Order: sequence, then C-alpha cells, then structure tokens
Amino acid sequence: MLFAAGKPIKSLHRVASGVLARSIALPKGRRQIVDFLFTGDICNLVQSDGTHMFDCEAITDATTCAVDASVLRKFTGASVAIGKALEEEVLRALNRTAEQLVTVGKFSAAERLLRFLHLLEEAYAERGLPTRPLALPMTRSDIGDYLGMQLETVCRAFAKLKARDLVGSVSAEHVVLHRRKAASLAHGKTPAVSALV
Amino acid sequence: MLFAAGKPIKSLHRVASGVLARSIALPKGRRQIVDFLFTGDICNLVQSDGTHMFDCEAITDATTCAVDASVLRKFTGASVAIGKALEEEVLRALNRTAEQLVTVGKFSAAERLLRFLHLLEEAYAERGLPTRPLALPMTRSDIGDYLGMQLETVCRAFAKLKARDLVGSVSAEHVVLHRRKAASLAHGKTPAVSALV
DNA sequence: CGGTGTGTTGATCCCCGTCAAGTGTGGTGG
DNA sequence: CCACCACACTTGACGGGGATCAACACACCG
Repeated sequence: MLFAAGKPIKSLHRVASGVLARSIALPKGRRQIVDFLFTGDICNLVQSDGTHMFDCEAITDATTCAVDASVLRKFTGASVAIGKALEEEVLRALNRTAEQLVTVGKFSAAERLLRFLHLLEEAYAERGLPTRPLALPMTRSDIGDYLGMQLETVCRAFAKLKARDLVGSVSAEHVVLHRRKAASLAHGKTPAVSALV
Repeated sequence: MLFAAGKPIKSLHRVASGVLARSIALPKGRRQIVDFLFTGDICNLVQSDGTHMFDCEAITDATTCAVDASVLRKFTGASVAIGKALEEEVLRALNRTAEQLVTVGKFSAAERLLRFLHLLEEAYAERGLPTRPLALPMTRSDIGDYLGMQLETVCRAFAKLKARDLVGSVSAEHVVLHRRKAASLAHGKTPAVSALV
C-alpha cells in the first residue's frame, strides 16, 4: 500500500512503472477499486484538509517517482503549476468515477467487462503500449473489485465475450479486442444500447 | 433541464429552493443520477475546457440563484474566491460520487436505499430541515436512477425496510428513520457489514 | 368523471453470488 | 529432480435477488 485514505500527504507520487489502484477499504477485507493508475498518472488526490482521498496500492510490481511535499512548498512558483496539475487530476478522477458509476449501475457483467477492456485499451494507446493483444496486469479479483462483481463472474463474463467472439483469447492475461459492435458499448459518455443479450 | 453536459458554462447557479439532480444521460431515455442538489448547493462543475460536466435538471419545482459568468470575469478579485468555491465543489462531488460507487457496487437493494435515506437525513440536518419524518421529494423512479435499480425494486426495498422496522411509514413521500443498526450501515467511508439478510 | 402520473404488489425468469471441485503454473524444500 | 504447496484461474451446481411484465390502488386535474 502506497498510502491510505485520510492520511496527511507527505509527498507527491507519479507512477513510473507498473499499475496502481485507487480504492476504498470496506469491512471484512473487501474493497471498491475506484480507478487504475498507469505509467505517468498522478497518484495524489488532495482533499481540502491536505489528506489523501483514497487508498493507493500497487496491483503489480510498480515504481513511483516521489517528491517530498515540504520541498515543493519552497518553490511557490512551481507549486502553482503543480497545483494546476493536481486540480486537473481531480477533474479527471471525477469524470472517470462518474463513468464508472454508470458502468456499475446500468450494465450487465459482460458489458461491464467489455467497457473495462476498452478503457484499458484506451489507456495503453495513450501511452504507446501495445493493445493487440491487450495485457491484463491485474487479477480477476482486482477486476471484480473494480467492476462490482465476484471473480467467478469475471471469469464467466470473459467466457461469454469469447463465446460471442467479441474478444479473442490469447492467454489468461492477454486478450484481443475485436472491433465490432464492441466499441459502441464502451466509448464515450453515451454508451450504446445493450448489444449483449 | 437547467443545463446539459458538454455545454459551455454561461452562468453560475446555486440552488435557492427545491431539489436538482446531476445526471448522465444514457440511450433510450435512461439516466444515471450522480448526485442530488439541495438548497445552497452549487450546481456547476466546471471542466477544464469551461463546459459542464453533467446534466443538471430539476427534480421538484425549484428556483436557482444565477450569476452570469461574463459578469464574474470583470471582478478578478472575486473570481479567485469563487474559483476556490468551485474547486471545493469538485472535491465534494468526487467524494460523494466515489461513495455512491461503493453503494451501487457492493450493497443490496435494501441496503442501498437505507444508505440513501441516511444521506438525505444528513443533507436535511445540515440545512436545519426536519428529518423526522423525512421528506422524499423525488419519485421512486428518481431514486432508482440514483441507486442503480428499477422503481419496482425501490418499492420492494421500502417494503422490506418497513417490515424489519428499520424505517416507519408515514406516507409515500414521508418516512421515519429508526436509529438502530440502521445508522451503522449508512455512515462514513467504511460502512458496516451487511445487517440486512 | 375519465385520464394521467405515481406508487404498490404479484408472477415469472434469469443473472449473478455462493459453494465447491478441478486445472494449471510457479516456488520451495526434500 | 520431483513432491508438495500456494495461488490464480476456470467451470459446474444451486439458490436468491432483482429485472421485467402485468394488474391494480390512489391522488390530482382538466
């Protein structure tokens, strides 16, 4: 765990390699993953009281670039620009969380998974990483904690998508997204009507 | 509809009376309500490109206090303070949306409803409005769009809560929250283990 | 007084949570 | 080298919760 929600922010982090997750801890070891963070993403969401808004933990082996917050305060000029970046990060997080709320609130298991895969593809494409096949660095359990479903349901959702040939199977942690109606389900703020019956 | 997502922001709004909803429009007239807004709440969530992040619509008869954005720009001093308030609003929205994600992703219908009722109670208490009985200004359908369930399921969830005597029924739009284990389910970022079997 | 919108309840189906068993695959120690 | 274990993944069986379709009660209003 990189840091926990509610703790004061002592340093700013940016993902250098690997995958992290912003999450909310729940009783009995359960958790809701709010967002996955990839290379280049800023980890810190600063609340107005200077504490972390979410837990942040490594999903894979990962490294981060950290800057001590006290060092930053000496450069007031720089901190304005950095403050701007942090504000941007809050907006991005809100956008993604709201989109996530739609995914979890309105779609079936297979549809959620498909939307997640397209989100992954998009994240990789932005970073120049290969999307074909598409790597799945997180476990089924992590995906389930993100999409609000059990890991067995994640497996069955994969099976269903493969059965409909919406995704191709390379291995357990590599899939191929077949562009078809699939894309219409996952993109934008106004996802298409369910094509998965 | 007060304004739609993606439109440029022409004026700042604050709820003067009634209830509004931030929502995301989906195909076939469906929608995900992200948040309810009560008296005193700021309606605008400003994206970095100056557009609205969500749709905003009246749930009941409502009035808002609006300030034209062009007027604001003339008062650069004031706009700094207002900018601060808008940033605060984004943080608040992110907190609430993430909490909402937990509600929708991890809880049963009755539990979601109970958490919603406690959220309502809290919102009323902050504004000095009566919480006993608790008014339900929105329709069952609105509640369903908020909690990610059908309006019939909302009805059945109410029935279940009443059957367990967790809430008392006054009328269709007024209920009484019975403080018991109920509270433990709804409060804070680390909600208790399910007490609803 | 009929029409419309909201709320409630019943019947039915199926998706998904749960429990369980079985299949790799990598790591450790004998 | 291999037995053993730990862990992730997969698949099956089963039951329950919620979506869906339907009917009905009720208030409001033209």
